[in-house]
Amino acid sequence: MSKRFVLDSELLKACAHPTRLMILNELLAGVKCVTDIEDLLSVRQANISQHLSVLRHAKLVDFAQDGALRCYYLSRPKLVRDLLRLLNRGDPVVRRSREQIAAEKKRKMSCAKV
Amino acid sequence: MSKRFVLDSELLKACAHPTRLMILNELLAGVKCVTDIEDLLSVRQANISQHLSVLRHAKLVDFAQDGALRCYYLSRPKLVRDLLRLLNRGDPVVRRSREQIAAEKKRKMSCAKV
DNA sequence: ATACCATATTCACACAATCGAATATCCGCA
DNA sequence: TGCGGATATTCGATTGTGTGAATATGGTAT
Repeated sequence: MSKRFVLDSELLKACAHPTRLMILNELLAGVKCVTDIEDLLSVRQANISQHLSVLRHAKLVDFAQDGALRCYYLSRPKLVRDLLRLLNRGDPVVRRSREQIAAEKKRKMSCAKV
Repeated sequence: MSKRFVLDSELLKACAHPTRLMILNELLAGVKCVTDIEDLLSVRQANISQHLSVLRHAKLVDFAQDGALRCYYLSRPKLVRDLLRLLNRGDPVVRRSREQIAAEKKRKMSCAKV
């Protein structure tokens, strides 16, 4: 029901594609037009355009028209920067034992946090 | 071709669903079993299980068996915490003019950063 | 106008994701 | 052993996503 998570998931969905992540990563380094990206990623032009359209709808990128070129840039550069950093932080995967869990549950209980 | 972005996009895809975001958010507050989540989110049990399975494959959650119950917890709590924070930071959407872009491009050129 | 470059859109198809319903499995207990 | 509660899996229908090919649009220069 809560609209917050719906919007958040839409943003994540827009990022959740290898090509789109690569585009965001390239734009992080600076403004680029479609052919620049095409060369950098060796992905067909039409496909780049399609992905840029997804990113645009998610308000992650925008462009400034410069003659026949469209110079794409990040609409929320800090968000993108921090997201990419987060993904590369390499957080360790922890496993917790039955006992730890039980202990934590007891603690919560005594705090009346339910 | 770079595998990094493939893996990253898989992680994001696993998060990119409202129900799954809500589950992660609940688990951030503490360990929960399936029926707990079912009650909190008013989503059917089978569906919760399906989403938990997705999150498990993405190594975002795991569980400790406690009798008939499965106590789910976050496998990478800091990652999840920071991701949810990031999404709620409310980064402003900036628009940049043709002139700004042109100026930036010129700067890059002179720095030979291409 | 025309020709050319850069970019976007449409279409068609394959493939993946979502969800409910039904069913299966696992566990503790009588 | 059999029952009941908790959780998982399978199946089928629907919907959504990704992509190439073809085509369209918009700009610039001649």
